[in-house]
Amino acid sequence: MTLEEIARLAGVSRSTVSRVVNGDPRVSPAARQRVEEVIRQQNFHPHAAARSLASRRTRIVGLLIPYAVGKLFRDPFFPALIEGVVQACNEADHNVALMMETSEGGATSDRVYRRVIRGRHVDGVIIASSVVEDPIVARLKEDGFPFVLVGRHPHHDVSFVDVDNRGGAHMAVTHLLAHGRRRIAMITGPRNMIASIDRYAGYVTALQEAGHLPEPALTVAGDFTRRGGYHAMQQILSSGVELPDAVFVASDAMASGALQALRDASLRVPDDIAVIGFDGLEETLVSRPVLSTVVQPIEEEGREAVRALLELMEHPDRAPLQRVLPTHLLLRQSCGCEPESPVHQKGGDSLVASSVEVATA
Amino acid sequence: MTLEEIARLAGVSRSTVSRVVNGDPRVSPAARQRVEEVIRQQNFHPHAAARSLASRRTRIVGLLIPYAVGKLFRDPFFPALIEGVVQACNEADHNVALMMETSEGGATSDRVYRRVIRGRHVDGVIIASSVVEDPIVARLKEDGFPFVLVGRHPHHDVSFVDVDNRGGAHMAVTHLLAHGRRRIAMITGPRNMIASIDRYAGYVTALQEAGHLPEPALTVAGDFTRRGGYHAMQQILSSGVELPDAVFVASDAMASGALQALRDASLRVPDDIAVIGFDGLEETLVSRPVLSTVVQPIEEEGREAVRALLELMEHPDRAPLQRVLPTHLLLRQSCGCEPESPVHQKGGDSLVASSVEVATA
DNA sequence: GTCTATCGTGGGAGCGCTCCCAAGCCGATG
DNA sequence: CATCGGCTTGGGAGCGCTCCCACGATAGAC
Repeated sequence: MTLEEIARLAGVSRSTVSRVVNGDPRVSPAARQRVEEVIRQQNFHPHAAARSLASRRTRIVGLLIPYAVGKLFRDPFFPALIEGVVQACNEADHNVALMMETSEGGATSDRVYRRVIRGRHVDGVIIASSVVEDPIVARLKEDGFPFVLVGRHPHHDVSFVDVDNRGGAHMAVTHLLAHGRRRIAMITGPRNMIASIDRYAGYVTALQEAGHLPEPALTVAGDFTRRGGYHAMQQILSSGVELPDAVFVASDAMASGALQALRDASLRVPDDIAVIGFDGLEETLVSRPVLSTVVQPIEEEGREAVRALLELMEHPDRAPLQRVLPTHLLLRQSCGCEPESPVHQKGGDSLVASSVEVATA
Repeated sequence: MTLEEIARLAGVSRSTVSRVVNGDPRVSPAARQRVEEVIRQQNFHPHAAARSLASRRTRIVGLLIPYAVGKLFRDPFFPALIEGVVQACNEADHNVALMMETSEGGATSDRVYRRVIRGRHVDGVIIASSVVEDPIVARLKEDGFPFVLVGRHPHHDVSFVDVDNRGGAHMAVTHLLAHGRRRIAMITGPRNMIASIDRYAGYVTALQEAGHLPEPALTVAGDFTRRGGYHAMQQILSSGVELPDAVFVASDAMASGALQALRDASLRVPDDIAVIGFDGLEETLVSRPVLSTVVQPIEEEGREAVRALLELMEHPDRAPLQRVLPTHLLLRQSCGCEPESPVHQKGGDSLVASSVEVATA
């Protein structure tokens, strides 16, 4: 079943059918109706490859998970991002191609790059949180290929969508300070990811504004996993210096591990140590005590990345689009802003307690 | 840069270049070398759409997340499955298109179906855990479109890859019985998912083989989320009947919620109640006590699904391929088979304790 | 030395669309 | 009544490949 076939059945030309299919207004109502009728009854849909070949656009958006990031792929961050991306693509009648570098080094990466980018398989690419030194950014820029980063890039002037990591971290630490916490530790993410760097910067700034200096022994890098958070917390506890009375953790998964480490060390949260995480993913918020956290709009980030990319694909020469989404503070038990949830509350939901939200810029 | 261009530069015909690109042996070594050289220095890659149009194959595999399943998409199950699928596709030089029905009802679903399947956008589809009554299965079968289910289907004779849900559940419950547990509860998944049904069947069979009858008040359906597991456990505890001394939970996420509910109810695990989960995902295994669980090879399931699909795409008329992968029991603290992990163990990793594995058929 | 198989190669046809240009038709205009 | 512009329509050309067939060269068989 082809365009030509439909045209024959509707008694019009191939061109007219093409116009109907593509929503071209230059078709008489009568012809349009006839064609639409035939299309419906034949259950016709134009052939994607033929369309792509002739129009030089595939209507496919690539979603690239760099190898360095793939190790974190089990984190619920990615499903959330994917949902946002797919949703926006569906709305725009585009498809999503998932590109993952499944092995270390240039081999797979190069193969995927050639097949997908150079083979014009996709019209544009969204890169899920690249690491700072990832060569793909420079390569895409050089090739003049439309792309959008999820997470800003420090060295290149490129399009990106990011959340206000620095502001969110600043907010969290300022909140802890305002509640009388004085020795605030931080568990950061991997040092080569810009989100880690920005969250750390927010932490440092907040401390400095309050006249404190960050203490080296109180800052430990994790790897964004729960296990990493556990070990980082252990490291802080066993560092020999005076124990902190609060810890800001760069991801909820790590915060969850940190809570575990504190429990294992018989420290009470929030009484002995207050904890604030980062992410706001519902999955990782079910803890005892319920985690206070900086919420970032991940799905919205995915949607926004698609919007930016579509815009970029439409106007390849336009200046880079850069969008930073706000974060907000969700204050619950682990920072002491909300009472412990009652146990066996009749009809209530004590797994995720209601929460005090603090909206921000 | 086209085939023709490369041909001109290499002093051969378009056909010869095509043969080289596609690994056709009917090319002289001299010509092949010359062409490969030109391709390399021009960084050429054939145009995907042109290729697809002429060859009538896209080399794209669709990965469909049905709407009913999408609500569970945040579960680490899906990243694991995706990783397996993408890995196998990369190896076979295929691409992955992610299809999600992002809204309820036929609208999006139909739109995606038409665009992707009827538009011949993909050569075949992998369906991630459909629900029993999903009409997509019958539709694909009717259209004669190659597809593989992740999770078997009870009504249709179709290709699928599944894990031995029933056997795994049977193993877990038999283990609990062997350790003297007598009142064994079960938290199942949604009743319209075949994995739930099979795991429940294994539970019932194991009980019956030991001369027990499943007690209705001790079986509660969850929704595969942590919160669902929490509520299900609460429901069992407050049902008024004699408390169980063990509970088999159909997913690790739910088991994690169940542990929380038990803790809130001041019940000790495993002393008062033993718990065994299902999944074996590392992320959800970090709990106190560390969860015993039935491990299913999710990534392998994804890889296997791709292999089956490629086979099916190669031979469209062949009989359905059905493959069931084995599960195994991972015995740790929550069923009492492993001591509580020591706290602040020097150099050790007490977040995920070492474990006793029981390999099975 | 002729006949036939084998191998490497080239080029035509065509995949199913989109894009562009030209042609036909209409009512409005001077 | 001839002219003009807007609207609708049709068809040619071509997107960059693959597939098939045919051609010439080489080599082996008789």
